[in-house]
Amino acid sequence: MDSTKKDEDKLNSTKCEIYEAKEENERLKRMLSKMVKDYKSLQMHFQGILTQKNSKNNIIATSNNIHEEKEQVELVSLSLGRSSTSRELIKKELLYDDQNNSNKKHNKLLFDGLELGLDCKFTQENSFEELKKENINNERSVLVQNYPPSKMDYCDEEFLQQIPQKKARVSIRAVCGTTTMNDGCQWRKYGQKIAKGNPCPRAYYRCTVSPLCPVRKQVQRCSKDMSILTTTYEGTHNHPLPFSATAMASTTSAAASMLRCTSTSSTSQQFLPNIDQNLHGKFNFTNNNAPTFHLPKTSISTSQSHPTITLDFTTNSSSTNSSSSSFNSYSTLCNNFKSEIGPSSYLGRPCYSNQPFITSKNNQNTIIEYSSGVRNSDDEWIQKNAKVSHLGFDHVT
DNA sequence: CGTTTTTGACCAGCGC
DNA sequence: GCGCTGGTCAAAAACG
Repeated sequence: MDSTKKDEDKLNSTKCEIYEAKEENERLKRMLSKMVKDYKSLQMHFQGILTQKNSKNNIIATSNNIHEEKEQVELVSLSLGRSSTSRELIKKELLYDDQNNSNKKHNKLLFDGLELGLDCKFTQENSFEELKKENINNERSVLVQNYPPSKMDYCDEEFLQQIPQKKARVSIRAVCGTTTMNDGCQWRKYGQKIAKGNPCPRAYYRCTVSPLCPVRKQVQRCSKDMSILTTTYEGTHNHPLPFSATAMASTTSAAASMLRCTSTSSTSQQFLPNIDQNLHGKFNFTNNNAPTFHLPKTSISTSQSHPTITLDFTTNSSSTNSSSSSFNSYSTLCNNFKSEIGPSSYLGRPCYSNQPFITSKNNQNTIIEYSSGVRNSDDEWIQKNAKVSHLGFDHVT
């Protein structure tokens, strides 16, 4: 008798579960159809804006291909390079710049900024070779932008042929007590080398979030100050990133944006407004937590071989300006570092900064320093980081 | 036992 | 062509 009742209960419970599953299924279907509808609506809206923009700017879109390519560029990705897929597109963009004044160029930068995070153009059909090829093209595009405009004949096929296909790099220098910085991504070590001029071994890692991800990073301690860890990122993630990895990715992406927005001869003042707008474009999402991203003055130079931008999060007592720029990626990074380093490491050293400034400039790299207060105790360290964390998501005035 | 790290070998690019 | 250097590969070892 009891067993029959139990069976009935079990049956009822199962029926309930099936019913709930069906309900859930229906709900998900409705959500999906709504999302598809919204997506189509957004797509149409986007097309409309594009058309409007093009007509306003008198840009002649000669074929649907141009639209398609442009759309690809304007899709968002966390990339160290551009999303352009062909040299032809580079030329079109350069022509676009040429035809438009600075205001319109600003618009372009906003679109460039939208490269961050939403590049969905990679499909499962992409072969590794295609991805590699695309990466090379991306990096080449970066290089095209790094060449001084004065020296560039934008339409010169020969010139474009001469541009070396070297990858752009973003280097992060930070005080770190562990072997590698916690940037939120998954990495696998594939090599280690003693590089010339530094007795500390250089470790080579590749991203393992996706088996086809071409992103590499190098980690090496500074020979002069063993507490400083230099992490150099190269390549473009071809997969969605974990939330915890977006800070570093957006930082490197922003740095790469700076890299490509500058030439060896330009000064910070000339291009920073554009970069600032660019970064706003990246971070002004509708999310309540949307951070405001200010990038202070700086200037960039790149080497001819591997264009490298170095973000130096190590300490510097000669802090200039304690003004109120907020640098979300920086602050999030600080929190990441903090979790790795621990508050008691390197007491007495100044903390990470919120205000970058140039400390050195040569043909190879530009060092951008961020500095703020001095860490006097564990408590103060914690307070500062808590503050930084807050600053990361609020506009600071 | 599967995954990650280590480490020597190998390769490509570059300067001489 | 040769040597140096940076970067990658892959087999073996270590690890969980």
